[in-house]
Amino acid sequence: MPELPDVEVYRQRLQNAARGRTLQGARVYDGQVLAGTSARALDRALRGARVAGTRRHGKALYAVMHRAPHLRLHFGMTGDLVLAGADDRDPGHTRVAFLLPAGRRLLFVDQRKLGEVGLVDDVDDDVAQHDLGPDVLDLDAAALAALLRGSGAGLKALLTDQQQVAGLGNIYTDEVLFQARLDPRAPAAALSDAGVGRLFRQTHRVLERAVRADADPAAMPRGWLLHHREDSASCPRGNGEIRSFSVGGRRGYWCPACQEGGT
DNA sequence: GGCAATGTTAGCCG
DNA sequence: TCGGCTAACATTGC
Repeated sequence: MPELPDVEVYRQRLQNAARGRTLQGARVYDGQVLAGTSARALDRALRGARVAGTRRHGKALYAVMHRAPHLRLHFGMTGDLVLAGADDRDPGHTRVAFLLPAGRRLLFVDQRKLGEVGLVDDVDDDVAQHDLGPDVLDLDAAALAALLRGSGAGLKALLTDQQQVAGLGNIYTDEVLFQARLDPRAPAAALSDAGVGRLFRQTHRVLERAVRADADPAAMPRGWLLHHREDSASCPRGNGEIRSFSVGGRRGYWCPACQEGGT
């Protein structure tokens, strides 16, 4: 699940559960998700550290502690962050537990173990080190236009490149381009002013609506493409058939009738 | 058994 | 250097 809306929901969960609280430590059940740290070092760094706040940049989530190091979470393809009470049993695939006061725990759950848990000295430095572009919701319309016009890549390839803009993944990029009636394969630089305007508005509309839906697709509007990600499914607008294509090894879905040639 | 799955990244090619 | 593609990572489910 973890694209921007999912990670934003995890951030809110982290914020509500942990902000202002002092962690009691961390239990690591599967060290494979640790990045650049050890179970021992993680536990030692977090025990007695107070959570001052939270930050999200693209798909990366940070717990900002009252002093360095801070906690960095990345959720890969299947990561989740779950709040558990003292008596709750761990869900399957729980890899790390962050211990809160009163026996509560925040659980880093990750079936496929492509996620990462690590420590960073400085959040901005970490964002820079991963070469992340600006968070997609922090871009204003002019900056988005400049990014598009300066790129030689296709629209979808550009929007999913975290080094260009951070936060959009496979599913929501397809959704935004469908809502904005833009061809995923069109060169980004070819977008008209009107196309840039639609892309900007739909990016915000889709992502903000998805966050309000708690990143739960079942709670998102019927008219959204994400309910129709299947070859020859019917277009939610009734315009024709959904078709799939491949970009950078990922499967994308679009409605040629709505999006073809739309720039 | 085969194939694809919300992400990232290294390596190859033109 | 850039953009595109593939494979690999690890695991599950259709």
